[in-house]
Amino acid sequence: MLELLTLTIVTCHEMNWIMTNSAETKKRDTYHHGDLKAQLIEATRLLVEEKGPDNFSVSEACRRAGVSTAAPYKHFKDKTEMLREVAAAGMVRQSQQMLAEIAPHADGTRARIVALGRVYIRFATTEPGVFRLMFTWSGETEDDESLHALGDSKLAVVQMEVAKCHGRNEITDVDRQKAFMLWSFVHGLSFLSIDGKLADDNMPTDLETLLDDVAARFVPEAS
Amino acid sequence: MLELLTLTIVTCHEMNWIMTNSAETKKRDTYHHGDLKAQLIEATRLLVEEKGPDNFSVSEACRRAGVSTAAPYKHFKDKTEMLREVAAAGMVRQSQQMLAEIAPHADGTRARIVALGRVYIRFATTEPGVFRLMFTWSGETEDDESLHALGDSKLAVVQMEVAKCHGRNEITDVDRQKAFMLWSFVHGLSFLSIDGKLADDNMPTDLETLLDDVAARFVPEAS
DNA sequence: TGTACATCAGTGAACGCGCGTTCACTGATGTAC
DNA sequence: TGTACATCAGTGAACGCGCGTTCACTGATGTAC
Repeated sequence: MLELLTLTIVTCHEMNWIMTNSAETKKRDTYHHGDLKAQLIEATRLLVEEKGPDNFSVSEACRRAGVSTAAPYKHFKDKTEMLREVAAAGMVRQSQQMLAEIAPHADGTRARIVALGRVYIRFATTEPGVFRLMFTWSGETEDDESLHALGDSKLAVVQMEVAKCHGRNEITDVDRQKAFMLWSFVHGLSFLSIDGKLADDNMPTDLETLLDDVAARFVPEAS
Repeated sequence: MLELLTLTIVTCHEMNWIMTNSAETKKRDTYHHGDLKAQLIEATRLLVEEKGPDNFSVSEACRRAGVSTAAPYKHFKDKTEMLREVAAAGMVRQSQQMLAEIAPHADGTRARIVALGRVYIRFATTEPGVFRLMFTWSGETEDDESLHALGDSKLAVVQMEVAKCHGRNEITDVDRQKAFMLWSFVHGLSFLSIDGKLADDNMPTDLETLLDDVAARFVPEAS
C-alpha cells in the first residue's frame, strides 16, 4: 500500500511536469487570453505542489501561463487571493472525494468511517502542497469565512457517520468527541506521511489494516 | 484547559517580544562578541516562532543580534545550517520534556502514555514555529542523519512504554503499531491545535480527558 | 451590413525592497619569546 | 613585564537576484445605431 501511494505521487509529479511544460511553451495566437483566470489558478496549484505553498511566486505563475506579471491583477486583488482560490478549490475537491468514497457503502457501517479516513489521507499524499496550504496557511487572521465553513461541513459529515454507526440520527457530544479523535488521527497520519516519517519500522502494517484497526476502536461494527 | 494553553502562548509571545527588544537595543562594548553563535541561534529561534520557519531571514537575525549581515558566515555554512541547529535543539528539548514528564509515573502504567501525549502537544502549542520546522521542513532531501535519529529515539520511547503497559520488555510489532497510531493521533491534534482548528463545537472536552480516552482505547490500565 | 465607439484584458517597463552571500578589511585577543 | 606577531571574529560595502505591485498604454472584442 505504501509503495502504491509513492507510485501515485511520482506519476503525479510527472504529470505536473508535462502539463507545466506544455503551459510554458504554448504561445497564444489571440491577444486576449480567453481563460486566463482559470489558467492562473491552475498554474498556482501546480506551483504550490512543486515548490510548496511558501515558495509560490506570482511571477512564476505568470511565466507558466505565458502572460505578463501585471496580468493577474486584472483577476485577483493580490497574491493572497490567488492562493486562497487554490485552497478553496482544494477543500471542495476533498469534500467531493469524501462523499464519493462513502457512497458505495451501506449507511451506518464502519466501512464508511474507514472510507472517509482512506480518502482523507489519499488526498494529502496526492496533493501535499494544497493540503498544507489548506491547513497550515492561516491566511491573515483567518478572515475567510467560506474556507472555515467548508472545513466545518467536512467535520459534520464525519460526526454524522459516527452517529449513524451508533444507530443515532442526531449528533451527540460523544459523536463529536469521537469524530474529533478520528480526525486528529488521520490528520496526523497525513502529515507524517507527506513529511516522510513513515518508515517500515515505524509502521509495520499497511494503511488499510491500520485504518480498520483504529475505526474498530471507536465505532461498533453494525448499526 | 484550552484557555490555559492559549494563555501560555500569549505569555510566551510577550516574553519573546521583551527578549527580542532587549537583544535589539543591546550595544556591545567589546569588538568581539563572545557568544555570537549562541545568540544567533536564539535570534533564529525567536524569529521562527514569530514569523514562521519560511519567513525567517538571516538579515533579520543579524539585526536582532546587533551584528553585520556577514557575521553569521563565520559560524554557519549558510542559512539552512542555522535553521537546522534550531530544529535539532528543538528535538532535544522535546525529548527532554517527554522524559521528564513520564518520570513521576510508575513503570508500565497508562499514565505514562498519557504524559507523553500531553507533553508532545504542549511542546507544539508552546513552540509552534519550531515544531513546524522540525517536521514540515524537510531540509534538502532529509540529508541530516542526526535529526532523523533524534526523531527515531523519541518514537522508540513510546514503543517501549506501550510494550511495558502490556507487561513486555521487548517491543513487538503490535507495540510498534499501537505506538504509531498514538503518535499519529497526538501529531494530528498538535497540528489542528496550532492551526486554530480547535473550536468548542469541534471538541467538547478538555485535552486531558481526551488523551485519557484515547490512551484507554489502545493500552490496558495496569501492567 | 457597415461604422463609431466604449470596454477592458493583457502589455511592458519601471519602482523600491529585502534577501543571501562575497570580499578585502580591521582591530581585539592570545601566545611566544 | 614588554614587545612582535599570528589568528580570526566581526565590519561595511557591494553584488546580483527575484519579488509584488503600479502605471500609462494598446489593441481586440462586442454593441448600438
